[in-house]
Amino acid sequence: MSALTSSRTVKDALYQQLARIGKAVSSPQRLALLDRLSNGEKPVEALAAEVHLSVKNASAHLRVLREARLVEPRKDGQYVYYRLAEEGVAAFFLALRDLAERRLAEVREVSLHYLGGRRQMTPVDRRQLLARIRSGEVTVLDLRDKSEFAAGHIPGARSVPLGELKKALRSVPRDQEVVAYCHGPYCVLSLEAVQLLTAKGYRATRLDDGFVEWAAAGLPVERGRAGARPD
Amino acid sequence: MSALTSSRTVKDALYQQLARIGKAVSSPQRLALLDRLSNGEKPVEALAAEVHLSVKNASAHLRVLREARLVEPRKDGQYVYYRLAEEGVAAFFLALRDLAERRLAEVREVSLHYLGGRRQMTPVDRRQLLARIRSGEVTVLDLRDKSEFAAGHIPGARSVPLGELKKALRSVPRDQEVVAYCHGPYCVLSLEAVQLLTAKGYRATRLDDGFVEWAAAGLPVERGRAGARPD
DNA sequence: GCCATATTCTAAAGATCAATAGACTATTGT
DNA sequence: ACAATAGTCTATTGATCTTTAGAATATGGC
Repeated sequence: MSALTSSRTVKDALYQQLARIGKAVSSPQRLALLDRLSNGEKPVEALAAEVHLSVKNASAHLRVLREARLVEPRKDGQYVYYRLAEEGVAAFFLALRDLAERRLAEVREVSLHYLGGRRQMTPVDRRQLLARIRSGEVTVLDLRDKSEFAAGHIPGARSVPLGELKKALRSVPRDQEVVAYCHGPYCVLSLEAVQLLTAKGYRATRLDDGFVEWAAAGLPVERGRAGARPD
Repeated sequence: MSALTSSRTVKDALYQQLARIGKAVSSPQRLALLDRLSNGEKPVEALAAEVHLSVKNASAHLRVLREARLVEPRKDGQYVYYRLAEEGVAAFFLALRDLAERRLAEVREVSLHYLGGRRQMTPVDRRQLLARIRSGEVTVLDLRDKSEFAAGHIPGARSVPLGELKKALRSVPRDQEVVAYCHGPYCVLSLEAVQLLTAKGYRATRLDDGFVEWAAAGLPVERGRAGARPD
């Protein structure tokens, strides 16, 4: 019996620990932060701007995430860069999102009506795309900003932040299929790009998932280049 | 631009929905309930007793879980039985637990010191065990209560609630290896059983994970028999 | 050393959540 | 129809969380 006398209190303690992570992902703001951090390390100020929070508030939320050990800060000069504590955190975020998508009608509606329906790109499709990229059949555009591209992108993709798309168009071969992607399925940058591209007469499609899902699926990732901050 | 004007509000709504599930798993009590429900459908009163809550309080927490669509009630006579809304909920719970185990030192300590260390039973080990069960090499004891056994158990296992272990011992062949299991890695029923069995001279080990992990791994599950409530 | 910048820490307001008690509903047995 | 049982719903209190403001800390440029 020795080990078992305090069984209940130990178990309660365990649930309390699990709840630490639960609490961390129980706030829309913190989920938004995690989502952004899935695309790579960022300084507090940038994060705050991206999720429309005051720096103070963002800092407070980041503290909660830090205390749950989901993110880690790295101080560089006068800036503090936050990043996910491990790959598994992004995977967990995706697991949460997938569960929500299956369980909550409200989430399904976002994906169906707002984004015009996800076409369920299967792992096979992704590998197929990868093969076609390698053979040079398609042009792949990464719509995220350059620092995110530098932190990791689909091999062979070209960094074209949305603002630069019009200028970049002249160097995109008109006879090739174009695939645009950004952060994830709910990111609209690639949607806008596809709208513009098709209006200009391109055969353009959108990668239903984004870079985060690509990386989480274990597909190859290329780093650096094009706006990379040299260490 | 049409679809994109309300991009921010839609995205905020999305995070808010994800947070619904986050909130549901942000309370130790609700996590305890989910853990218990991973072992099968149960009436409110039984759940309340198992997690040491008043029925009223348990009912309130179940309501939150219901609103997050993680559990579903089924009314049968004067009892209300709750169950997980889908397999994926148990999988998500396990994902949360695994993440916590990797990220939070406090959880690792529970598993290391309190339970004497998890020996990391790999998928292969589980399949090996399954083969050995089938060949009749080992006796497998399910320490959970009979209704949980009825809701699903490892094929070939024998239902032996802890209280009945002493009586059951006489029909357990002394020359065979015995493997005991219960709900999951933090369940101590199987620990107690192993202590008793080794004290009596058996070669007894504990399945590091429990039934929930077994089922989540996609291994075969047997249902009914031995204490099953006939429909 | 001094000022500006980036971020965290501390404190305090309002908002939200957990737990309990009492009223209410639905079902079973008599 | 009546009482007993199982569970939910409503309201209340105390606790916890979010947000903002102000003070404090650390870094880099002058």
